Amino acid sequence: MLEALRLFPDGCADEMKKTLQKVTMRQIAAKAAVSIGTVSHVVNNTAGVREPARRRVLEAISSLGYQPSLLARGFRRNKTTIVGMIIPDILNPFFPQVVRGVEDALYKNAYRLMLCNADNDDKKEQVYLNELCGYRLAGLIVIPSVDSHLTATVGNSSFADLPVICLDRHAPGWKGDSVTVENAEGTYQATRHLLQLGHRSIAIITGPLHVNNAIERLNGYRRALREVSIPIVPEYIQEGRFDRLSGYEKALTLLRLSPCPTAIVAGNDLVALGVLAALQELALRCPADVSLIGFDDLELDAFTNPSLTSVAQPGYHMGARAASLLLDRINGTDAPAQHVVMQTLLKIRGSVGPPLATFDAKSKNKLRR
Amino acid sequence: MLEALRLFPDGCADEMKKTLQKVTMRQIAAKAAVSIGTVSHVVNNTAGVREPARRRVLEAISSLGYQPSLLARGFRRNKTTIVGMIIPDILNPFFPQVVRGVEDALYKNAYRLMLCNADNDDKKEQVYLNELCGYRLAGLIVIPSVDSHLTATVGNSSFADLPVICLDRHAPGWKGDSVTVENAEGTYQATRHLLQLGHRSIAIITGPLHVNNAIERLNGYRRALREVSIPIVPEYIQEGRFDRLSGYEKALTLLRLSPCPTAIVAGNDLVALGVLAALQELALRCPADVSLIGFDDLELDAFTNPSLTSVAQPGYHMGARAASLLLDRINGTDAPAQHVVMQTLLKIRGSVGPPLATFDAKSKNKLRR
DNA sequence: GGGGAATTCTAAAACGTTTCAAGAAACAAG
DNA sequence: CTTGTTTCTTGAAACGTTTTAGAATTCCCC
Repeated sequence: MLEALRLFPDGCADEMKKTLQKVTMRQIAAKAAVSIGTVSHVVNNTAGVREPARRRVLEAISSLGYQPSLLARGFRRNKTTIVGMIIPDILNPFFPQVVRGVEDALYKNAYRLMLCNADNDDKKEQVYLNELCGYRLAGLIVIPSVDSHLTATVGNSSFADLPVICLDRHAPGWKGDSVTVENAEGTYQATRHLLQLGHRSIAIITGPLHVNNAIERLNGYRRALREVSIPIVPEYIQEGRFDRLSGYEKALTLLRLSPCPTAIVAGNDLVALGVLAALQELALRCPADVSLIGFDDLELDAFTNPSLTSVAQPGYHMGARAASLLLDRINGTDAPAQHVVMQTLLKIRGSVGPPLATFDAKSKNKLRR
Repeated sequence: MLEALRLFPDGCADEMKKTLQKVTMRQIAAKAAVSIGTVSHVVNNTAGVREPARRRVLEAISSLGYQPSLLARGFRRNKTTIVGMIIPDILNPFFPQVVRGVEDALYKNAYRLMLCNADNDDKKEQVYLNELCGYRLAGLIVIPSVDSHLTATVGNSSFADLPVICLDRHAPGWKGDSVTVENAEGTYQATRHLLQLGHRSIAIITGPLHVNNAIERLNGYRRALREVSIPIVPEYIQEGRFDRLSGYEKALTLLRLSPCPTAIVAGNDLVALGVLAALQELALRCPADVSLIGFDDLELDAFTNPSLTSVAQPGYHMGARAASLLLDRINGTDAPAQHVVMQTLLKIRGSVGPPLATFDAKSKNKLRR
């Protein structure tokens, strides 16, 4: 207080506040009676500093409570130690798993994760992309939103040497590193499983069909049917939006068709939840009347009624892999673009069963009521 | 390419790279034949610039693809337009809702959200706290982790005038703004509901009992029992960790007691999921043998088996409210610390019913079907 | 104790922006 | 054409760090 008055004799409120302000290297240097450069060297271990000086610096730092301005540091170094991540929808429980995988790997290497939620809005994604780039990130991991302009945006010169990894989905035209999953294989296995149980009328509710994920999952479904020469019924392919509501709506559409499918492959687990809701509303039993397979293997799948058979993606590991790929790039690897594709695994639970042998008059009545 | 060669006649690889580098204000100024200050004024609208000059600047900006270095800007202004948010566990589906509430409110006001996951680790929380502060955020919203040192850390002078809002939980000793929920009232209502159904042996699995949330929820439970003069059985109070595993473990403990409780109040919905798993394992029926009420009202509650009765928290609105409180602070409001407390609402679903003991034959049959 | 080598330390420039005092230009009024 | 006033524009300082070249000190060996 006294010192404050001495420093700012006019002593107005604003000046008083200054005593509360962030302490800088300059003050540390003064207190420790060394140059500012020496302080920096102590802080960063970037040159030898003799014991007495080093001690005084460290003392000053802790007594004054100095925190370096990462803003200034990043500015000077033209590089921060932050990695940005853009995800399309934080409310989809699949993504947090992936985020954790990324975060754990980065944190271990002293990088920090800055997460942004694009809200499935390519415009917002672009805003975040540009702003993050303005902060001179160390790198960027993007799960592209539907209609992503990632490729074009990152082509801009301001992104210069910013390493970017595309995760979970391929942005259209993307040529850089990516980590994805065997989407086609996943739905192929799912569909095959249904076929083996005797289903012949299998429908699919896809994601938006300009997202590679959704396309690939549809392809897996097609391949499975083609293999056993079951013709593909166009009405059995419904394009949703990877969310619960669209799952519900498209399920209603499907279940009102005649003949009604005896099994549904959902584009992801949220869609599957929507299907469950639709089934309940129509008083159809799952799996007795309609079997259902989701995609993602969310934690909650074991708790739904019935428990949900689903194609498991290794979300956490996908994130971790993407992070390690990014770290390699940050450390200057010059290898050609890598495309990691991870395996899926069909997790069989309660929502699938053989089709009712005679799914006709009786069950149709049910639909009508 | 040609231009590059002209600019860097010695043409070594490093120099070549420079042509790919971020374009700065200096280059815009040169190209538009104005001073650097004028460019800044155009970019920030901070002084009148006559039409011809302004046009040339804007042209240069778009033709050279200029993106201001937010790092440099933040550094100079000693303030960024980023708001930090620290949450204890991104895998708990309650938090993403809150995050969305925060993000939407901030985004509308041109602030960006940087999300960090403290992993329920006070050490990690502190690291993030300090680093974020090093980036001169506009503000900070924290859902304190268990054992949070928030109050002490933010007391440090480097946090000077950084507005901080405490969300969902109170950090010990926290005197600043906060947004929380009527925790006690929530479990009070839940417990009362069970009492009204005839339950007399009601257990609770709390969160960690040094988190105010957990304490308050326990208090609500206690109050409800006290009101009807039911003695509190110490073994019926089990301290968990707000996660599924602890819910599972504590439920096993409870269900092996004798007399076994006929109803369980769970500290949150993840705990409730754990309880469901335990019930299933012990082949107990819910709600016939044991009724169950959770806390949070997660989206998935409607889909569990049975669907989960839960105390709903307005997660999204809590986030939005916290964000608007923060925006007020950022804009310099000097009002005394605000403590917003939001209402809960009991959402009744399938996991509660009257206890078996008081059933007559008829209702038992009903339950068995 | 002297000379060179090795080590420690410092001064100063640089990073890209904002901001402010003050110069230049345009404009208006006499 | 002055003069005064307003509006544009500019140059330069400043923000807090890192980094580099070189000055200062210490060390070592003769």
